[in-house]
Amino acid sequence: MNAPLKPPKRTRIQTEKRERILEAALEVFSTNGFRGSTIDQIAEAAGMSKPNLLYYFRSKEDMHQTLISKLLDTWLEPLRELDDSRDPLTELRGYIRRKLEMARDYPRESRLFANEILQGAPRILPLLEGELKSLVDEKARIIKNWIRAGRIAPTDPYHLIFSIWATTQHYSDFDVQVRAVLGYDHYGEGRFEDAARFLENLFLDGLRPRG
Amino acid sequence: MNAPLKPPKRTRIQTEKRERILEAALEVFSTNGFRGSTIDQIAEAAGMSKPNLLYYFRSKEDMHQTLISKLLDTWLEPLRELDDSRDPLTELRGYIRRKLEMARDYPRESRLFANEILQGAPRILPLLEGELKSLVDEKARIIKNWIRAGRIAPTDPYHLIFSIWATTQHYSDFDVQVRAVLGYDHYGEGRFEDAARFLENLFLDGLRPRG
DNA sequence: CTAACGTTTGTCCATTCAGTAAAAATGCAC
DNA sequence: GTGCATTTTTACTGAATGGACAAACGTTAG
Repeated sequence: MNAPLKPPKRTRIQTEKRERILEAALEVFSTNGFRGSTIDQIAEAAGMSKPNLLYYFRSKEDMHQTLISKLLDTWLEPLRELDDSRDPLTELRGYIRRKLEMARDYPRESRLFANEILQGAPRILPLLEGELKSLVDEKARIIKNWIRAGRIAPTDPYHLIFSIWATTQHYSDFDVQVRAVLGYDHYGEGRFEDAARFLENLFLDGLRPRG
Repeated sequence: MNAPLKPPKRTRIQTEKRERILEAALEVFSTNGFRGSTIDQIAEAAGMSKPNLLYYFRSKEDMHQTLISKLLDTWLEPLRELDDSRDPLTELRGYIRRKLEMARDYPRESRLFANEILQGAPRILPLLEGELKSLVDEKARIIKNWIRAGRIAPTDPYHLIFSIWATTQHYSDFDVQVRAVLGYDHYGEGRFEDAARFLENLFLDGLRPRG
């Protein structure tokens, strides 16, 4: 089941070069979007000439496709870890934290993904309807069971997941806006801890003062 | 204080045509991003020739700039309405609902904005650092007062506002993903009501079961 | 009618950009 | 080394696109 199609059989050099190119492509695509990026930019960022780059990747599309495919797997990992058998609130808190850590550690991936969805997900709609939907369905079932058992408050599991995605990815996708509003002085290393504390609080207890 | 600079002194026809162009430009820019859109596309959508369009707008930049400027005002209106003097929870619930309604009624504007921020806000960073920051600072002060008075639970007002932005705009910006995950059968007219109910619940009470 | 003005169109140009072709250089097995 | 495969460079093509411009068209005031 592991990589069922074409074992590309690459030399060490090819693997390394492809890696370097993808790294550069991620940088460029995530800041300029697909149409806003040029092969020349990517080539420059990867430290090689455009035709040389095109020796390793057939086309611009090809690079983008490769990036997106690799991305989705990493992206869903935190959700996959959501575990039936442990304490619900701890599990959800853990999920939020892992997702926020991804936003912190992989902001370029997040923006690449956001760009793709914003444009209507032309290249990954099938993946969203298939793999993504299945996973979310599965985890939603888990959450529903928690609710039925009275272990978390009744709520819509799908929208819950959406809101976790939205709030955490906001810190990578809208980073510029966050920084502008918080002001560049207050915006040190502690900001992700602040966000984490806030989100944990919000999702667990909400705004209404607890009796 | 109304339109302090250059009264453009336009004929009725000019106003109408410019309106028609901006409408078309919004449609095109919001689906393809700035670089992904061509003047020809916009001209076609507006039902006129490219040179004709360029008679009304100096350049592609010009159209984009005009759209973005108009946008921010509308965009901040819901937050402006947040009122010191009324019940905090009602006020915040009202803000969430208004913001969600904007996401429903102006998805193209939302995506245009998201695109701009994603690319690093090259054209509106000053506005974010100025107008936006001031407004948020002002409203954050109100929220802090509510907290001090014990009328809402202690939390970070800035991150609270961010999370309201994130969750509501998610339904316009990531609409494709939301639809793909919910499945197209369950995805009828009621979805915005579902989202509204969920968010209200989340922000007010969180997930922990109330005693 | 006609001069003046605002509007529209057809045509053109320069640039950018994805992708190709083929030669040149490099590495590598023997 | 010699011959073969891989990699890199130089030079180019063709399409897309933003924008310029002048001529043509229409409308209206006198």
